[in-house]
Amino acid sequence: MSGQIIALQPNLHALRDRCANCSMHELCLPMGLDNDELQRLDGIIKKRRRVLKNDYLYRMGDKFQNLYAIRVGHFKTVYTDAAGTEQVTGFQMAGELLGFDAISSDQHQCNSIALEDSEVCEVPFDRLEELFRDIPGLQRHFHRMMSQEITREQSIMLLLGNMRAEQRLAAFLVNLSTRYSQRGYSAHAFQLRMTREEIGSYLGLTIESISRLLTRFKKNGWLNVESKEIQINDLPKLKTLVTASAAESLSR
Amino acid sequence: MSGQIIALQPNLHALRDRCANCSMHELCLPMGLDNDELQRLDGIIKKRRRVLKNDYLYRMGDKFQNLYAIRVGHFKTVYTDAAGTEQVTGFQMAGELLGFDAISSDQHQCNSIALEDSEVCEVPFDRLEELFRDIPGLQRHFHRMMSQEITREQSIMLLLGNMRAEQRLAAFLVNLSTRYSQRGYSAHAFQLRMTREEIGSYLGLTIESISRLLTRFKKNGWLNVESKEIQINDLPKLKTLVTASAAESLSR
DNA sequence: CGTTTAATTGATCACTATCAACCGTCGTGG
DNA sequence: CCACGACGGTTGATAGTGATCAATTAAACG
Repeated sequence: MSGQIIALQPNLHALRDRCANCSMHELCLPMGLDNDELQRLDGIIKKRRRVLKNDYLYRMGDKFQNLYAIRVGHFKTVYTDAAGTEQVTGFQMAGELLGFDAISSDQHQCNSIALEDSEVCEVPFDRLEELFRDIPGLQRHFHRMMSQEITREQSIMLLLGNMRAEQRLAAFLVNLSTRYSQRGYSAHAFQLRMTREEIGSYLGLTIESISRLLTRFKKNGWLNVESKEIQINDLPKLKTLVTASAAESLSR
Repeated sequence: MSGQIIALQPNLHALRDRCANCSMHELCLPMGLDNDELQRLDGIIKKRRRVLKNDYLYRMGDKFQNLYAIRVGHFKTVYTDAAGTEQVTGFQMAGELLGFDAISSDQHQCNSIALEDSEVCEVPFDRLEELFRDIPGLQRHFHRMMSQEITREQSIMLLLGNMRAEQRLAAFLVNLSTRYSQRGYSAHAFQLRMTREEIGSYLGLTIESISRLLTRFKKNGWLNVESKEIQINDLPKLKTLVTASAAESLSR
């Protein structure tokens, strides 16, 4: 009997691997699609890929073929310029889409590395663009996701260009808290998946500064931190910090 | 006779205003389209809009309806966060597309302001998305442009996160030089359309720093600057500067 | 366990912000 | 026509933030 069922789905991945059953589908690419559309999207996502901690999802220069939707786990993207300067440009978690930067040149422009054992869905971009013709809602949602990536980066530009170290770290923690909360996890207690060094690179600060700031935040009672475990005690205070610099510069 | 020709194009703007005759069309949205496709794109671009110096092309919070392709002139985008911190997030010139940030939320996320008397083509986004179904090449090129905006911002993140003041300004000037050169203008002599303050805001530096750096560059013989007129004497030197920081951090 | 990698803490230094004074240009109105 | 103010830009003196250098501790891993 189970043999029959398998015969009816010759090419498909197991049921549990389908978008409709994925706990992330309300945040991810298939958001808002109806059942029929969901199946068509599922039809082009042939492969689920496991990526072990510290392994590359893709490397700079790799030919661009797929976007990747994170099912489980965390990634960082590391951008390297012509001369070798490295910077972490983002941390991604389940439900987020990776690889937008590669579309323009048909080559990946950065490295994507798993921060823990993870799993992604490979979305062939050519086939996705074809699907857009038949599913306008999918096209629109894709454009929204790409646009969101642009505004995300703009707010990091603001952070890097205008904020002091303390505000940058506060903004970073508030951002993590928000994203975990959107995923149904606690906004107040979570685990950092990245090292202090990676946080520093992302925020344009040194590892020493990150370390000092965390201990200062702890002394102030705003949070508890024990190696990678974070417990935020005063989220409103952190949020205030982020907007404080602006208030100052306005009052002058 | 000319009357007949006009009668055959009831709804259309003057011939000189069409994509096919626009000197920017090899950089802009219509890149790579054939004649028929070009006309269809033209068909949805109903309006050319003049924007005078210091006027807003759009404001934060404005409802999103159009993307804007710059025909003539220069713009800046200014991003303001919840608390009022302002930062210039980009300078745009002829042939470039504006408004990507608004797609995700149906509202513009930043202000776009003309740096001089300018002219743009209004591209209704709904109609553009419809066109994508019939013109895959247009869809692909649009995705490339959006992706390019993402990588552009990533390189600014690198600049703001990793580079010293001197390198930031050098990178900025080299970037302008490249873009003017792509548009058929001199790579060595051009006019700054923005103030020192706007440059500073963009690069995460103060106006005083920009001023000091420009005089230092001048003293070193790398360039001449007379108010807004820039003449670059040693472009290779400026390019070297940009990559210098990387070399240092690698050699340690 | 021994070795490597990550994180903490302290002392010092340098870059760039900040504060302040001044100059030049432009536009406006007395 | 000149006076005035507004604005953009330059230059100098000083100070503060966060980088750098260095030493030590803690955690991770084979």
